Amino acid sequence: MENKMMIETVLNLFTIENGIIKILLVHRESDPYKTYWELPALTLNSDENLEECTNTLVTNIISNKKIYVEQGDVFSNINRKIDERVIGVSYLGMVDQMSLEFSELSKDKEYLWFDVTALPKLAFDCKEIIDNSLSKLNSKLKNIKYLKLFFPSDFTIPEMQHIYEFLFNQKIDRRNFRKKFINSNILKETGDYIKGATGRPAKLYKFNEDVIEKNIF
Amino acid sequence: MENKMMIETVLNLFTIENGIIKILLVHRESDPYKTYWELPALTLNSDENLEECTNTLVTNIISNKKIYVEQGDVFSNINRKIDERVIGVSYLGMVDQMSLEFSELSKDKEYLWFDVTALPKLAFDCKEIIDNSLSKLNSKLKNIKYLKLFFPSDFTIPEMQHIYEFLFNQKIDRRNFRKKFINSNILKETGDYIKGATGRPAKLYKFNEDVIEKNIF
DNA sequence: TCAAAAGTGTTCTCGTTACACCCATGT
DNA sequence: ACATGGGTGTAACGAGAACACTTTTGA
Repeated sequence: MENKMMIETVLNLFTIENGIIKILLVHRESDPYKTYWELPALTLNSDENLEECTNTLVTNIISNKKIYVEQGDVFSNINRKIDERVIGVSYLGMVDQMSLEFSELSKDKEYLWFDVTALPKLAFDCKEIIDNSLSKLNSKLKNIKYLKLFFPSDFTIPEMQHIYEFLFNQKIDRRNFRKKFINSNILKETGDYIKGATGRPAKLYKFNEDVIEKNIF
Repeated sequence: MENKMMIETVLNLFTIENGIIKILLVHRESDPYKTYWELPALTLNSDENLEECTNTLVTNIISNKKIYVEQGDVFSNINRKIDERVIGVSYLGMVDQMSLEFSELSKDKEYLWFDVTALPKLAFDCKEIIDNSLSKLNSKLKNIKYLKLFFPSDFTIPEMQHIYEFLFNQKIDRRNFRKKFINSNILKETGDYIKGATGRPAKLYKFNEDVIEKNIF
């Protein structure tokens, strides 16, 4: 039985709040890496596949009926968990802020959203896994299908622009961004305006129902 | 030890011959699926990571010093191997026809290249894995970096065009294809012409040394 | 001399970029 | 009234699409 080993799903759950990409981390309360932060993970059981396992992991944390999850890469270095051999399969999840709700079970541990540009001390190989999933997320976000997951309704165009400026790491001309975004025929005005911010209030939009896969940028 | 299980790397080794994408399969000589074809696979040992395991698998088959390999998806359905639980991690490999050489070890089994549009009877979940890796390959091939792996030297532009016509499943205008390909500044004429074919002989090209990552199409 | 495939240029269209001024709100 | 950020139009440019005839070889 030398060649049997443990496998875990490792969840990279992303959300976007005020144009900032955030990832969910959990606080470690025991050694090794006590007080460090890590990605939520769950060991695969023999009576389930990885998708089922990931689904359990997600619903243990948040109570949303259905969130979008997609497989990432596998991390199999011998010492990635220090004292035990565990193969980690990375999963990328995407939730919107509006419908997000933590479950009862999640109260046992301390969960927190972190700005991906300002991460805390990370346990094990979590830094490597996050870097990897972030770069996957970046390319996915060019597609409306994924963008929609984060914005079910009521976003502003400047908010979108901030996200793309972060993704490409460069300023974008406001007029050109607007034109491209609106001309894509993927948006509907809601008729409302955002409030509470300084300056002229921005129009609120939502995505058309029927738009599925389409690359913008 | 309920939750420990076997893991294997599953190799999707691709090559391109005469503008046709081919994958390497091995003939099964025992039940289940006796006489069916399958993807080469190797069980992960406790003293190695998946990359090392895949590397062993590759060198058991072909004797090329270094071929390019990249991780694909994980297949974890409970019954994918019928009578035992094995998690399969798919790897994509790319070799060119010119430098390809089978190793001594490979003589034990029957290996064959199959046109991906004309696959034989496949064992286990190999069909699913191949479909998956093919779709990954398709999007990768738009990038010169990957295309170069298949064509170290001496290819013709019509040959490339056939590949893209297959990838996009549509005819491309010869003049426009040529223009785009040549204007990309990624090619050098070798000065030779292909021979033995019917019609006017096509010029042979190779890629510039320095071109690394660039999307064409 | 015929069949088969390769090579070649121009025009039109449409998306991308560059760029400067006015508008609505809170303080 | 002023500071802050949002909203708008136009002209120049460049990449992509459409399109037909000539050239080189083998049979």
